[in-house]
Amino acid sequence: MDSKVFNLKTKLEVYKAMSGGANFADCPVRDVIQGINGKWSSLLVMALAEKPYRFGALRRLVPDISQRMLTQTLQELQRDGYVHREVFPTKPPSVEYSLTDLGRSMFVPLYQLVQWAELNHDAVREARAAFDASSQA
Amino acid sequence: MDSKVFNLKTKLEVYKAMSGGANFADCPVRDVIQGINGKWSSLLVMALAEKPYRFGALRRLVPDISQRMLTQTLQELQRDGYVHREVFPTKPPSVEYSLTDLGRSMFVPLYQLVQWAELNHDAVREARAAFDASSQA
DNA sequence: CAGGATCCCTCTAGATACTG
DNA sequence: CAGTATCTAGAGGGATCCTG
Repeated sequence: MDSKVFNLKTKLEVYKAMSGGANFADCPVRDVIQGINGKWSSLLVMALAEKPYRFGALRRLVPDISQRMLTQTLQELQRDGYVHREVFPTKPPSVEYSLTDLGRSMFVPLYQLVQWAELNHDAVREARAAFDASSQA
Repeated sequence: MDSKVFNLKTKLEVYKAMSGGANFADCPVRDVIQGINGKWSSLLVMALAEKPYRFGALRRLVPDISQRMLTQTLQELQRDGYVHREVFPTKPPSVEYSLTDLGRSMFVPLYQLVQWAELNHDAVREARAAFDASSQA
C-alpha cells in the first residue's frame, strides 16, 4: 500500500473533520454522510447518474425496493439537493427524477467508492469466510 | 459540472455493477457497500486511518457511541477484513485495533467522499432549508 | 481493560390497501 | 401513474450488570 494518500492532511484533522471537533453529534460532515448512507440512497443516485427516470421506471429498475422506500428515499435525496423532481401535467400525471448539479458532483466520489467495491469484493468475501471459519473453531 | 466523469464507463454499466444485473439482492457491490454503510463504520475507519487505537481510546475519541455499538461495529469491520484486532497479553489485557491493507485501500475512496462532504455541506444545508421552507407553504 | 449478556425501546423498512 | 396511510416485524441502538 502506498501511504502517501494519508498525508493529504494531518490525519487527526481528517478525523476531526468528521467528528465535528467539540460538538460531535452536530458535525456537518457526519450529517451529510448520513444522508448518503441509507440502504437505497447511493443505489438510486447511481441509477439517476445514467439518465433521468420516472417513478415507475425506477421501481422496475430496482425490483427489490418497496414503493414506500422509493418514495421516501427520493424525498430525502430531493431534500438534500441531490435530486430534482419535475411533475409533468399529463393525464395521468408523470413525474421525472434527475440528478442536480450537486448530485452529479456527489456522484464523483461515490462512484470511486463503488468502483473500489467492484474491484475488491472478492477480498471482502474471502475475509468474511476466513473470519467465520476461525471464529467457529 | 464537468460531465466527462460520467463517461468512465457506460452509465448503465455503472448501475448494473451496483444492481448485480440479474440477481439484485445478491449483488456483491451492494453487499460491500452495505458493510461500509453503517452509522459508525466509516467514522471508525476514518479514526483508525490516523493510527491504531485501543478499545477505550476509541470510546473516548467517539464519545457518542455506545460500548455495544463500538464492539459490534469493530467486529463487522474485522470480519470484512478492514480492521486488524491484536490482543496484547498484559494485565489487564489491552487490545489494539488497526487498519489492514484492505482497510487502508478502502480508506482512499472513502476519504474522497468525506472531503466532498466537507466542501459541500453548506450547499446541502441550504438545500434542506429551501426544501423545508417551500414544503410548508 | 475489553468486552459478553441481557433487557428494552425506538425507528426503520416492508407489505398491504387506498387516493388524486 | 405516482403517490399517501396504516400496520407490523425486525433491526438498530441505549443502559445496565457481569466476567476473564
